[in-house]
Amino acid sequence: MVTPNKILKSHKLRITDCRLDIIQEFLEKQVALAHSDLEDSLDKKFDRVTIYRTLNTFLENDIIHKVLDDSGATKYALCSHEDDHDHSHEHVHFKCDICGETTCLESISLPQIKLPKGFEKREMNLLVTGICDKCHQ
Amino acid sequence: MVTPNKILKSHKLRITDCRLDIIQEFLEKQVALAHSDLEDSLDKKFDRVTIYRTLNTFLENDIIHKVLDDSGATKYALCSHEDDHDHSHEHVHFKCDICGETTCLESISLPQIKLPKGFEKREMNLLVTGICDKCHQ
DNA sequence: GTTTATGCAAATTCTTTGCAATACT
DNA sequence: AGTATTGCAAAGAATTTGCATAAAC
Repeated sequence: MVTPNKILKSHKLRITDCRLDIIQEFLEKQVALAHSDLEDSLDKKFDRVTIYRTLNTFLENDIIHKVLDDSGATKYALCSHEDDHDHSHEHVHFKCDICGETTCLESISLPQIKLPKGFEKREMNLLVTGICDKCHQ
Repeated sequence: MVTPNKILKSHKLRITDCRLDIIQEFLEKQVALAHSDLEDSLDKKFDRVTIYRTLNTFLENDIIHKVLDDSGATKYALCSHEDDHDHSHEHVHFKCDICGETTCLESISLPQIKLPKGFEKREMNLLVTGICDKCHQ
């Protein structure tokens, strides 16, 4: 089972309250989180700056990844920890126009796309916007 | 033929130098532009704030749209003006890891994607990152 | 002549940096 | 004990707002 503690250990990062809490948030809420979301939910427990630094540390260690957002806000989500070997990240996310939540659509896989000549693909990110199941009427 | 003037008129917007120049930039450069790109290329001809306001006006009027970017920078590109009636926007963009340019891949169309139950699609945005033809050795 | 856009100053928000104090291993 | 992380202050971007002037219709 995935725990905040295990994630930090497997990346050889020090175990601190802030790091544990932030990973916990990502594990609980199954949506992409922005810095401000974490600030709100952790309610002043940690400094704004510490949250920024923690997010950057997690980015560098591939614990989280940036999630595209059409509004310009920067959001993050946990990387799936099963496929550490397979480094071709493919992300399909759904952002609800009503509640604003962004969720990973794990079940959907991206079809292969043939790029024009001379283009070499590294990563694919698909963002679908619309209305999510919870907001649907 | 598409001209800055016609675009503004068709949206019932006042014709001003700043608006004309910015649309011209989008028409000439065939890549997504950030606020800072416009600031640089228009070289202090207009105030920073005016550029922000112009971009927001264009967004509201569907003259431009935001282009997703993995780095967090906000970039914009012209909406295609042929399909005003068809409002199902589909954007496929390619961002080069080396030169940083984001180009629209008009030639590629996205396959239909089947969403989980209860989800309703409005728009799809695909961002492919990698190496573009110009930077490819 | 009326309405809208622009430029400037200033306010907000977002993010990063420096450094001493603290916590982790 | 030694090294990395945190909090605070402050600096630096990015973006927005208010208001008087200027331009568009």
